[in-house]
Amino acid sequence: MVGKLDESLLRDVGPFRRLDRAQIREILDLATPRRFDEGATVFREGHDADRFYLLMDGVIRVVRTTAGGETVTALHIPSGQLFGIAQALRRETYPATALCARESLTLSWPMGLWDRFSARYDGFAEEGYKTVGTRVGEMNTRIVELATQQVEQRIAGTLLRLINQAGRKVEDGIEVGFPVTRQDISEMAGTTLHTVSRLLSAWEKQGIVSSRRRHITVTDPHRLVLIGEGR
Amino acid sequence: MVGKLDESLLRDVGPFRRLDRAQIREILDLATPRRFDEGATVFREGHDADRFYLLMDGVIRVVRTTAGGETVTALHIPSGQLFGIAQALRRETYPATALCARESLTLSWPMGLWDRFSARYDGFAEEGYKTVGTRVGEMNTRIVELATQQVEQRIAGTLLRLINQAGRKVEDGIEVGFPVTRQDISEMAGTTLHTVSRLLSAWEKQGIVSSRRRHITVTDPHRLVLIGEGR
DNA sequence: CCCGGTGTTTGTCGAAACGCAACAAGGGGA
DNA sequence: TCCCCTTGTTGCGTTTCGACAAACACCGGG
Repeated sequence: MVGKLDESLLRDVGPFRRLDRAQIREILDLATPRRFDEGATVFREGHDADRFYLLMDGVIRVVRTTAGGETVTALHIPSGQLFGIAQALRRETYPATALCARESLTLSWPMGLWDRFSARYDGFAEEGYKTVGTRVGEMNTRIVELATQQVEQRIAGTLLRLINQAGRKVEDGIEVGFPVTRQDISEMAGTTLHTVSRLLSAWEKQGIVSSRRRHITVTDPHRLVLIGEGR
Repeated sequence: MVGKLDESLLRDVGPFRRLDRAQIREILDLATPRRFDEGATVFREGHDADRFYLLMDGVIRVVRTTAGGETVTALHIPSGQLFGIAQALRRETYPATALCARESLTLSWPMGLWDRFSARYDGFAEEGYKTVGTRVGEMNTRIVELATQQVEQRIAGTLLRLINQAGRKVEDGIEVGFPVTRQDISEMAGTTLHTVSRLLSAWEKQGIVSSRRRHITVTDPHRLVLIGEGR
């Protein structure tokens, strides 16, 4: 097992921001840290929701799988956020599967502590619900996009969301901060990797994006916004 | 203004089930009852979330409107449920618009009372969060459907959901319990009214559904389930 | 260095679904 | 009763996408 975790780890993380040193100490002493490889599964859809997590570093991809075996990516979670907080909505099982889009570090606690943390620590429940609220908003937006927009607009929207959530400024634009394949993007936009590939090729010719294997850089975000709005 | 509301109104309604007579009395005395015509707006997307509601009777349709003016129906709310509970997720504005799919009766309270109710009344917050949890689950399902299924399957799924949530047993099957147009269904399934019309005509010929103007009856739900699964 | 697996590109083809348009059928109000 | 407006139907042309297929690029391991 690991030695004592340092209190500075949680000092600037949303749900714990209002707590004092001693409280953070208590919380850390109850936490289980863990490292996950890229592609590893943190928890699975339908399984008993026995723990909740805080993402310290990395990116989590939340996916659902259909009866037919197809995969749909619901959202990505950046570091510093809680996830797997089924208990907040009084669910007994996880509603989706959480994968690591790249190597990730988590802290986790038994779900039984959720209500205790909520009662004892100022701002903890508050932050948790805000997180849920934000995600519900995002889901809503996705529904509207899927229902009304064409594939081209949806892919543009998907790329923009990716660089917003996990973008890294690089020399010629903004790069998505974790490895993404065409397949991944197709699962986010609800289309096929073929269509994504074609479209990215076209955009690359127009100088809107540039991509290497598993890496995508948006060089002209403004154009992408226009495309997303339907020209 | 209306006279005193009767306590039996809330006795069997989810969020208040665990309360005693006196508590229900307190809550009712703070409530504002209101009747809405079919098609009336209860609250609008983006407006200040100043009240939360309980649907006593009727059906609420939750919709979002795109920049381009298209409408997408997110879900329907049956009577007995809380809605407009933005405060539970610490939102300051309503995330969507609530319309009445038919004549409806609501009680409502100032949003400021949400936290007071949560603290004071056993099971109130619990029920609220469960409701949110259920709706999040439904939204997730819709995302998966929109992303992976074809129009035919989505329309089948939409119809099944409608009769589950607001179905009324009639002589030759199960009827949707409020007026629905082809346009409405297209907004739920993310397609056009033309496609819906064609499909319903075809299904009517096959004896799966029967419809009159603004009324739809499913006569063979099992067949519809098969279609929804892709045959 | 070669080899296999994974990820990507590109082309062709056809079906699904949409837009347009014209028309039919009810229903409610004057 | 008549008229108008909303709702529903249907045919046709067009576009968009997905299915299939073949080949190539990149990467790590033996």
